[in-house]
Amino acid sequence: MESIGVQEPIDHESRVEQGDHKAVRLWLRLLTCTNLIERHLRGQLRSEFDITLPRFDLMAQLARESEGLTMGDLSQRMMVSGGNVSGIAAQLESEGLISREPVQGNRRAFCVTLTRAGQARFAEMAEAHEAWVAECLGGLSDSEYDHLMRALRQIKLEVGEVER
Amino acid sequence: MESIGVQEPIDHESRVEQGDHKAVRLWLRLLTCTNLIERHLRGQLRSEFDITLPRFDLMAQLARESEGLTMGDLSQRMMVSGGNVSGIAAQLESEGLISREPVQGNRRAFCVTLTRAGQARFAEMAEAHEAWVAECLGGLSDSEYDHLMRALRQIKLEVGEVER
DNA sequence: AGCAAACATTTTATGTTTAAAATATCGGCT
DNA sequence: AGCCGATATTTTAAACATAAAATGTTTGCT
Repeated sequence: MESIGVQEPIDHESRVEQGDHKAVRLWLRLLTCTNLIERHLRGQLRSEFDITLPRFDLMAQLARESEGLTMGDLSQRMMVSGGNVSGIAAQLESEGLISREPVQGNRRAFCVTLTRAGQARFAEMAEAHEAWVAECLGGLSDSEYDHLMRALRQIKLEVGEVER
Repeated sequence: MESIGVQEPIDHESRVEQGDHKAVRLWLRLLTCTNLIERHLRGQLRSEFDITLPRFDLMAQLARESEGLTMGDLSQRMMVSGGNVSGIAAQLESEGLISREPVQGNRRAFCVTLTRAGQARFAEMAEAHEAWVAECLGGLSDSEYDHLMRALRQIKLEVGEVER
């Protein structure tokens, strides 16, 4: 017996069966799309810039806030745990891309900013990143784009309701 | 200084600035939605059934194939590495939820199936899982649902193109 | 038969991610 | 001043994930 089941390329949502309900089918398709794009971006970042997605994401947050952000801010915005931010920031700091300085008036917190080298590095990466995303999502018409944005906003709100 | 930057709840896409282009904004919103739902499901599975999402996912694959699947099939369908499947399957096996039996005619492969206990356990979980997903995504109208499914399919195809 | 290439899986080393515990600081209250 | 609950961060332990090497099996070729 070679293999049990089908042998074509397979992903989360193409295995769904009749019995599954609409919401689950939509969820699996959403998950597949996001995973595919994330995987693509992750691979490009590694091969072109030798950086991981989380590190890029952390730098992207800082690039938007020239005043800097605390570790807690970063954790919130990146939607990952604080311990995770600790590790990622430690690496970026050792590479000289970010700096963590004490905040005067609050000795618990650090103010994290991009170093000059970090700013320059991020500028390069951001340009390439935007092009990669456009490759994946640029084929949608304006109306499809608007529709998607609206639907996803609604979903986001609904999940927010459920969580509380 | 309490916190640098704003203090409302924040996620990937609400921090996007004017300068960012459409595709990036859509990507961040997509990512946010998927992360929120995934996080919700992960938390529910842990608190209600004391199981992780990868383990649930593996069981879900098996539930769809009563004949069983090989380790390689599982790796393909779950879109994760073979080594990863080995670890997850080892845990589920030790909990008695799946069994791995040799395939007659091919001594390299294993045929992995849900045990009777695994089937019963999965049935419970699947029902709850579907309800959780419906809570998150059930608020869409039929036309919104169709539109989303279509748009996501197109995106999936486009990413596939880019990858090759 | 004998050998090489492909296959199916596991092991190993490394790194990511989370939840929870630990550490340290802050702020308000008595 | 002293204490307590909240805040900010780091550390720890366990689960997850990947790539690459190792193991054993199969298949096809000569």
